[in-house]
Amino acid sequence: MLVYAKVIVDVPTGGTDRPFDYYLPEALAENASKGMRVLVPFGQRKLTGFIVDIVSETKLEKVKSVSELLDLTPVLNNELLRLGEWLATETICFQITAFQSMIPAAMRAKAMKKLSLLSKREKLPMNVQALFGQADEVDWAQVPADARLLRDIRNEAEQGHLTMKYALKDQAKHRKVKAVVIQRYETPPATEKQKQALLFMAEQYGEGELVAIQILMKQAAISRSVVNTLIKNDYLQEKEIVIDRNPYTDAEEDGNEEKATLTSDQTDVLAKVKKNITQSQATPMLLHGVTGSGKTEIYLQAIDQLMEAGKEAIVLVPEISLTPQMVERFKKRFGANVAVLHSALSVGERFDEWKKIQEKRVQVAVGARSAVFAPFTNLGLIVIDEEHESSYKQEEYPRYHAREVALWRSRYHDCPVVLGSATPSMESYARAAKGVYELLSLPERVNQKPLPDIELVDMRLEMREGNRSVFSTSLLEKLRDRLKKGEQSVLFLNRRGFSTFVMCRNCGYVGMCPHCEISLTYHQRDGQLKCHYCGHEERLYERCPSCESAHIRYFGTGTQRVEEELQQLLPEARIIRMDNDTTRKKGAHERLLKNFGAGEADILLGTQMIAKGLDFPNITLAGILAADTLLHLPDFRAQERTFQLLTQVSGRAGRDEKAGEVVIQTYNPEHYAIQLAQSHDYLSFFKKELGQRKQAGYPPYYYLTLITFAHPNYATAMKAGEHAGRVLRSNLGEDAIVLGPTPSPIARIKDRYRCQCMVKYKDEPALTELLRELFTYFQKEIQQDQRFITIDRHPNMFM
DNA sequence: AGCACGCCGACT
DNA sequence: GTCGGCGTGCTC
Repeated sequence: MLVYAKVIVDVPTGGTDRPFDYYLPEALAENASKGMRVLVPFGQRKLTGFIVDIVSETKLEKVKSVSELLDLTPVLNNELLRLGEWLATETICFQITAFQSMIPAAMRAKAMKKLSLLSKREKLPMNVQALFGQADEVDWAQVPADARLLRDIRNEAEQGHLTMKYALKDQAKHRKVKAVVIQRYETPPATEKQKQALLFMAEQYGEGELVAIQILMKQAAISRSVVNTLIKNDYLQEKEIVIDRNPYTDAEEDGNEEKATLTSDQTDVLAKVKKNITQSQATPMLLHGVTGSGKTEIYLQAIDQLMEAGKEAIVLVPEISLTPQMVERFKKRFGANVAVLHSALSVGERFDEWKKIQEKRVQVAVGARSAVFAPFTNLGLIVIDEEHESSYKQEEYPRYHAREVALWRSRYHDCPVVLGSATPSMESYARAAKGVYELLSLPERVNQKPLPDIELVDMRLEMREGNRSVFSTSLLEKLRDRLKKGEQSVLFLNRRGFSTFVMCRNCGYVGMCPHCEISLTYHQRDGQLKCHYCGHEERLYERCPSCESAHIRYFGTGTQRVEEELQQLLPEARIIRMDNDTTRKKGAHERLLKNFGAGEADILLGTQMIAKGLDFPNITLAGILAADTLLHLPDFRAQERTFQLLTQVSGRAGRDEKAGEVVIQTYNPEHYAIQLAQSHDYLSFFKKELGQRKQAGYPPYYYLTLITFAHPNYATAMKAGEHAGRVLRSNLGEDAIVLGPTPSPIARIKDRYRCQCMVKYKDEPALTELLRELFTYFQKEIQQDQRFITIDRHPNMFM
């Protein structure tokens, strides 16, 4: 008899990062299985947890019982349980953290404590009575931590007047709507309207069929009060039904879109992908195709075929290119057979989409990073589009890279992975060059059009000629030309390295965050200075806090300021600005793009978010206002990122019949990343950059691991770093290089000093275990995201 | 993480 | 003498 459940409880600390044994009462044992969430007693509390195993015996003398099963079917199947284990091991995090990140937020239920009244409230002391007011239950989190009150509560509980109840935190799950069903229709109702409504119900839906009231009202053109009367007089019965939220109501879901005719290059590539799918080869393939070469069409057709064979597919897309356009394309092709998962959806919407996958109502999942955990059981293909994108790496625990998870799942399912990009990451292209990945390429655009001409504008010369504007003469002239012809332009401004800080022109004082080693950013919208790391805010001072001069100036170029300048230079231009400010509201991103697509504006000005995915035929000019901003960041990937970005933005122009043109403004026109982007020469860039990486000892020649220590006391952080450095140096092989500890680039965040060690290595099988030991050793305070030690394997960011 | 247990300083 | 500070250690 299998009567004991091994449970990982929802306590993310070192001491509890292992299974705990619980007895499964008979009533539960029958329905319990691995991967289900449960409610269990743990110390004085009740917690949620995951059953990771069910066994017949336990070594413990006394065990507590599982209180409740929270699922009817497991939320984590066997594959995902194993994947979670692997994830925790590889990324050095807790099991529970790995599991939680694999399921939708709506299912990450926390047990909530509620204080509940058992006897007449008059019997209670006044302070406790005041706490309850008119209610019978009080949320424990709302109870103030007043010693006297807490003592009184405990007293009353001992006397049986109060008790603690555990409820699951109310999470938006299924969406329920009111619906009606015919109850009787022999005796005709009183009014004409009611007769009409009932007749409509009977004819359209018949007996026993539930119809949402909203829908009935619309279809039968009757008001709510008619329905209410019918319900009141027992003609109709009111019930609740569960429906899917449909976040993409605009998308047509006909699922009949014609397949595009493929070029011969595309046909070849598709054949290779199909071959690996049908032969169940867990081969990673790198699809290197220039912008506009029709990579998506290949994914679509490959998926078409595997769906017929009853298999399933995951398509990962970077968050910012998961635009309605992109989603619509999949919906048009596969109709209701697609689930879409991304962060703009509400918690409830995501849950619905996830449920579609789990219940096998769809065969395709399209989504951002976390969609790689889609609970399919018969995967035939995983696609990672724009595989070089840094957003595939999660920047919090578990710090996984979706590419590595995809490769793990591909080996589990014996299915191929396709990594697609116009500018593959150095790591991936190097693997393809070595034959670890199968290299596929699409060197030409589908429309046979050449890639757009790119003009480099040397901003130093502009400056020398007296042009102090953000816009070069040439770019401005081209913008005017497009305006005249009624064609559209996109302008790209990279905000990174461009934060608008405030400086006193008299004494040079710069507003800094009092808690972080970083300058404050000026937000024009509300006139506040804000810290981007800890959220600290203060009002913009009228006089310099240091010298009391009134000569305060904002430096840097925000999109707002560029917009203002552009509007002055081109008063007749209709401009749409897209940045964090204008797209914060739900659906705003969508709406702005739609307006631009409909020709309601001439110029689209934006940040990162416009670099990809937009595919409008009338765009004939793309401008990059400052190509160098990325180039000089203290990051070994700066050149790679610059090349990628320039190539992506250039790809926005001339995707249709009209030829496209690109202007890149730069202070470093001779830099190889910029030169080679101009000549559309990925391969030369790859070779040149590879040499640089080899020389400096960076990926793909070395793997990296970054260990950060953060503590209110600088010396404590440094001491920990030194200890870690010693341990690593004495335990790793000769090839490994351990750097540091050195103060982190941002030396203080939220009043905690930060220092870091960097490990560069080639082959260190023991490193994972060593890191785990360090992690456990330094496992101290964790408050929110503030941990003493943070280990980031294969880091993307070094701040 | 919580929560209890436990061992020292300042109050009814 | 007690209350209550928060260091330590455990939770099946």
